[in-house]
Amino acid sequence: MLEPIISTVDIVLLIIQEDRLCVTLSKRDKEPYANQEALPGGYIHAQDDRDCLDAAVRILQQKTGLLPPYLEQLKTFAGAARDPRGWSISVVYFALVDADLILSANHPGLTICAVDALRRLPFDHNDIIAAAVERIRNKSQYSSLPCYLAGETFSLPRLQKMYEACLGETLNKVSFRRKMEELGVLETVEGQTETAGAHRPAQLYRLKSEFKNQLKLLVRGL
Amino acid sequence: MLEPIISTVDIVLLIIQEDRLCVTLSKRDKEPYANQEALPGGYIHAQDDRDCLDAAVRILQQKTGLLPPYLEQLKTFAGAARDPRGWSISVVYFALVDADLILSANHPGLTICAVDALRRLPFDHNDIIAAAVERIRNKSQYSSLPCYLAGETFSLPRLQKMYEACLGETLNKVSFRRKMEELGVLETVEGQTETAGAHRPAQLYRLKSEFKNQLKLLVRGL
DNA sequence: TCAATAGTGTCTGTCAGACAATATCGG
DNA sequence: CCGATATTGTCTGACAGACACTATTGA
Repeated sequence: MLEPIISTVDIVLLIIQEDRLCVTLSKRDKEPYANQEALPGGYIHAQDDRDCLDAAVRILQQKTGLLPPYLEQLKTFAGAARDPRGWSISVVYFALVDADLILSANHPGLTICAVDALRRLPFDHNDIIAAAVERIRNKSQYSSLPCYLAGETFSLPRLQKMYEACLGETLNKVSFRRKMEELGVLETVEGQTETAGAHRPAQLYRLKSEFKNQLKLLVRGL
Repeated sequence: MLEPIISTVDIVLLIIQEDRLCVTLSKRDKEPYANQEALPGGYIHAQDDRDCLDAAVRILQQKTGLLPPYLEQLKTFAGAARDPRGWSISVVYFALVDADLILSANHPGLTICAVDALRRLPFDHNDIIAAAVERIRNKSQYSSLPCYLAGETFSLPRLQKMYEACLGETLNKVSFRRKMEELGVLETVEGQTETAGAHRPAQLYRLKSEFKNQLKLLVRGL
């Protein structure tokens, strides 16, 4: 007969804080690795969850109290060595959200850590986060993905900072604006500007409603 | 307690035949859907397989008799509705291989079908194949992926046909050659040419050994 | 010599990035 | 008015695609 296999969902919830890409960690309440910080995750409940995305949404709600505007399956990590309890499968999702939403929700047990300053985490969670960072880096080059990190409304300079934090490099301002225009996922919030000091205020934008849950791709990257 | 979850690996083995993207199907030897054609797949053996990739290689060997030069995790399909036996997880890999290798191996129970002419398949295998096709289309735009469909040595015109079949569109010959040069994954097989009729023979190329198992990406796509 | 495909050289419109000018705020 | 950042206009080098020319084979 087949051995039972532990089936879980883990989530890499990414945000931008102080222009750096950060991951949200949750204090584990059970063994193994109780009280240590790790990716939010949990068992798949075959009775309750219709599919993996269902499970991801449920777990995200339980562990962070919010439902991010972007959620996508990343990759599945499985094997005999990654969990001390034995052979396990973890279907990993990655989620993006505006950092302010996490801070204002103030859910207990959460910590935020820059992805390039992580300590050693339980299981293979360092590998998982590395895979998520690679994915977001890739997709940020040719899609509207980082828009989900910027909140409901945002200025183009702020959005450019999101892209730059994802990509880990500065971008040409003129090209960036041209590309955002080309993407066509943004609309201006008429009459709304962002004042941030002794200088000209920036026009605010938001995602067009038809792109609220749909990535748009560029023919040629940024 | 947690319900047991069926854990399997399925494989989308893609080839190019007559300039069309095709998938390799295997006749199922067990219920459910016994004797029907479906994606080659099987249970994860927690005792034998160290991880999912291990399981994929084993299953591919059992069902097709070969080890393709390219194998990558595609996505995980899971849920209550996809398998009549109940909640199941299928970690899906996609593989690429030269069509001639499949034909010469002549493994029993295999059939080849163009991806745009598939009948209704068991489980959610139509969805899975659609996801694989989308992935290969995407990656073919900016990587050396289709090289794995062309065999050990091949001419540039033949490789261009591989790219065109993957992308579903014809490409500019001059640009294609420039891009292959830019990719830098190919080397000429000195003195070897491909004669294919009453015209100038084509120079043969092969993947440089350092790229035998590693994709190379273009800064800007084709 | 012809038909057919391989392979190469050149031109041109398009586009990314550089540069710079203008706009609008607080002080 | 000044410093600072937003926003827009223009120029230029690089490159993708179009076109056309040369190369090499079988018949």
